[in-house]
Amino acid sequence: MESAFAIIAEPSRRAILTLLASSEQSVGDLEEHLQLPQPSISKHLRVLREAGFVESRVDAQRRVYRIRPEPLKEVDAWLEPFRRFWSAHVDALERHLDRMNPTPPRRKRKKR
Amino acid sequence: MESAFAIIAEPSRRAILTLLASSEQSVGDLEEHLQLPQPSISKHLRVLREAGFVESRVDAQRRVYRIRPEPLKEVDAWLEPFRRFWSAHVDALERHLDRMNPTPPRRKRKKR
DNA sequence: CGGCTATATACTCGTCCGCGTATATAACGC
DNA sequence: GCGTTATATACGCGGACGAGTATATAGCCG
Repeated sequence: MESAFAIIAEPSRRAILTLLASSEQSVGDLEEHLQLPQPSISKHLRVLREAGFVESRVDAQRRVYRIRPEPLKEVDAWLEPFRRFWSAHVDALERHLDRMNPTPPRRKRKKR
Repeated sequence: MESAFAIIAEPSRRAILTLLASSEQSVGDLEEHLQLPQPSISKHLRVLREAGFVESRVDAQRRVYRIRPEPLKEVDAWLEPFRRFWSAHVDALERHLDRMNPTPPRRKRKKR
C-alpha cells in the first residue's frame, strides 16, 4: 500500500476523512457515524495513519484522530494538468471538443 | 469497479491519463511511452473508457484516445472540504494545528 | 486490585484485479 | 483476397486487501 490514490480508493476511508475534515473525532465517534464495526474503523485508521493522512492524540482511553493534509495535497497537485479541461475559460475545452467532432460547417449532414 | 477513485488508484492508468492530458494519443503511442505490453494498455483503456475518463476516435486501424474530464472533476470536488487545510489563508490551518498542540505559552517543558 | 470501556491486533476467508500469454477482430495496402 | 499492422478479448494465476470474528492491550474508576 503505497500511493495516496490507493488509500482513498476505499469508500470507508474516504468517509472517515470527510468526517475528520469537519472536526477531529475519536474512534467511537467515527464508529457511531459510519455504522461500521470497530475493528474495521481501527484498521482503516491504521492505514490512513501510516500513509500520513491522519494523526492521533491521546485523551484518556480515547484516541482522537485529525487530518494531516499532505497526502491529499499530493492528489490535488496531480489533478493540476487536468484542470484546464473544465476550469477557467471554457475556450480550451471547446477547442478540444471541436477537434474531435469537427462539426463540418455548412455541409449536408451525412450521418446523424 | 465503480468509483472514480478506484480507477485512478492504478499507477498505469494515472500514467495514461497524464499522457492524454497533454494531447490525444493512439494505443501504440501509449504503448511506446509507457513501456507496457499492449494488452495491458488496452485493458486499462477499457476500464477508463467504461468509467468515463476517456473516449476514443477511430482513425483507420488506429484508435485515438482523449480525456473526458467529468470523473476527474468529481475527484476534484471531493477534495474541496480539505482545501482549507492548506490553501488560501494559513490561519485556519494554524488554528487547527494549535488546537491539537496547545503550545503551552511560557511554561516549563515537560516532555520532549 | 478488579471490572469496565476504548481501541488495537491476529487470523481466516473470499474476492477482486493486474499480469502474462495466446488468440480474435478489423482495417489497411498490394 | 492476403499478409500485415493495430487493437481488443479470453483465460488462468497469484497476490493483495476488506470483512468478520476473536482476542489482546491499556487506561479509567471504585
